[in-house]
Amino acid sequence: MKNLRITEQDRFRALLRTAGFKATPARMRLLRILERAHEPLSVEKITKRLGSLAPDMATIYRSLRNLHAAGILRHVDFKHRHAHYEINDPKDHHHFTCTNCGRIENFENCDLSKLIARALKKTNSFSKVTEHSLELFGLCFKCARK
Amino acid sequence: MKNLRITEQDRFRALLRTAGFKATPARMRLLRILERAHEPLSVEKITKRLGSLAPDMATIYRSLRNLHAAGILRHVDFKHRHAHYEINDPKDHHHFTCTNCGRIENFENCDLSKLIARALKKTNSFSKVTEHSLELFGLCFKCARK
DNA sequence: ACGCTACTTGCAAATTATTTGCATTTAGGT
DNA sequence: ACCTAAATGCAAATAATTTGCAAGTAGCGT
Repeated sequence: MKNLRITEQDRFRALLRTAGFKATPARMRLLRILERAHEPLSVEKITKRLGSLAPDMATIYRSLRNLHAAGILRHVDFKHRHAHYEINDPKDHHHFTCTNCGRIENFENCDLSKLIARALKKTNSFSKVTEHSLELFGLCFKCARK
Repeated sequence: MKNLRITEQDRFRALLRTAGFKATPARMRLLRILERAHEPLSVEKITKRLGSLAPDMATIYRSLRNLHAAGILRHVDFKHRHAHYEINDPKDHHHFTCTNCGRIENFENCDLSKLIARALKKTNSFSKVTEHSLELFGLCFKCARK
């Protein structure tokens, strides 16, 4: 008798197939790692967390780029010299980053839609916003104490 | 008889000296280029605009890093694989970038202080915000038409 | 279940971006 | 003019990401 519950596997598979990708082990694992991390990950961290199951670097880079282009992932910039990615949560959220220790915390409920609408109304060169970033950088309590 | 008007030169010199830097030709030129550009520049563009007066790449990178650390420059991330810098305008502004052609437009008057205050109140890990970024990505009219 | 084919991956080498060590030069104080 | 710490140039190192190509595989059709 088949289990009819929709598993994480099924969800990822559908996500990939709908976007026109094959549901390969490499991509499934990538999504799993990113979903479980509660913060955007660098390629280095992804590789570490995948351990022996990590595919080749080139595959990771390619997957990240393709999944981002398809809107499945978000690209986050922490002003380091490398990229970070996270699953594209439809419920928009942003990050608070400690510039000293790298600690990251999400924050939500910042409705930027009004701000974006206003920016669009004011410009006479741009027609639409497809992506945006809002990042806060500062010090966490622990690092501020020093 | 001396001209008492404060020149751009004087202004940059003071900016550098106050921050503890020597007012070298390389840094003076760098500031001039960045001030005249009305958008954040990549190292590549800076080098091109400096032409034959461009110092060594290493000097440019070092200067940008130091001037950023001193708060004289702002580091802007356009999600490309390289950094962009602009003079740190005390009047905060942000950017609208066309993901297709790279066109950049500034937009101002986005008061984020309330948003930042709210984020600080909500978190129980962070004590202060030292820097922030807000970038909009989308399509300019020209690219949207295609 | 089996084969076919376009999409994927691995591997190695190339590119791009940025940093560093060290010898030489120079801005700015004395 | 002179001295010294700070800055620069050069070359080589490191980090991040991309690419070409041969080999592998997911998933469609049978």
